[in-house]
Amino acid sequence: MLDLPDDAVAAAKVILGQLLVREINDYKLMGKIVETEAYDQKDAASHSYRGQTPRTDVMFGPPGRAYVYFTYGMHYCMNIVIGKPGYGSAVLIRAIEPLKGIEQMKKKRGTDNIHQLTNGPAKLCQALSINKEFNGHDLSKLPLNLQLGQKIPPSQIFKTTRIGISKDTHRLWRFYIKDNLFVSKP
DNA sequence: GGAACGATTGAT
DNA sequence: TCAATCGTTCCT
Repeated sequence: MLDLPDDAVAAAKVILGQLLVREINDYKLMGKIVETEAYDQKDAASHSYRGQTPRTDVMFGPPGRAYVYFTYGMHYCMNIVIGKPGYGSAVLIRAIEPLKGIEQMKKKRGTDNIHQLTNGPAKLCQALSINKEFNGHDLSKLPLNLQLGQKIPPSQIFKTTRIGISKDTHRLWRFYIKDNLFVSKP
């Protein structure tokens, strides 16, 4: 497992460039994380803002687990839990660059356009078959594993406001790799 | 028990 | 620009 900072904003930058590996039966899918967002319990846009609830339980647990939630009645999104137990913060994975298992991802997504496979938080969950079963899963192990990739130099990291939120919209807590073609909204 | 809303996506 | 679609949370 990677050594991640306790602070979600710092972690969101470190997580860029790392690898997400999904093993399904006899094959593996892999992608490089190219876009993240930070969420913290002091931040009104975060699910953890209103305290620990059945849904957000995992966010307040040990770091390095997956926090997977269901939204809009049809989509899953995946986070990496950050910080010490008892503190509710996480990093949302918004986009990955497909590296292995691209044909299987195309099948799962129902498109042949490689740029449409994983350029959004719910899209990448569909491409990697990540669902509620992975909520609380320890990401140091397969079948869903966060592995060491490359460190992205600060000069290559862009930051903007987060996407799709209605509160605390001013925070520049969205990060992505400059010029990467698999980011959701460059 | 009821209602509003959502860390999205894809079609129009 | 807008509908799809349902679990979570909060209110009565």
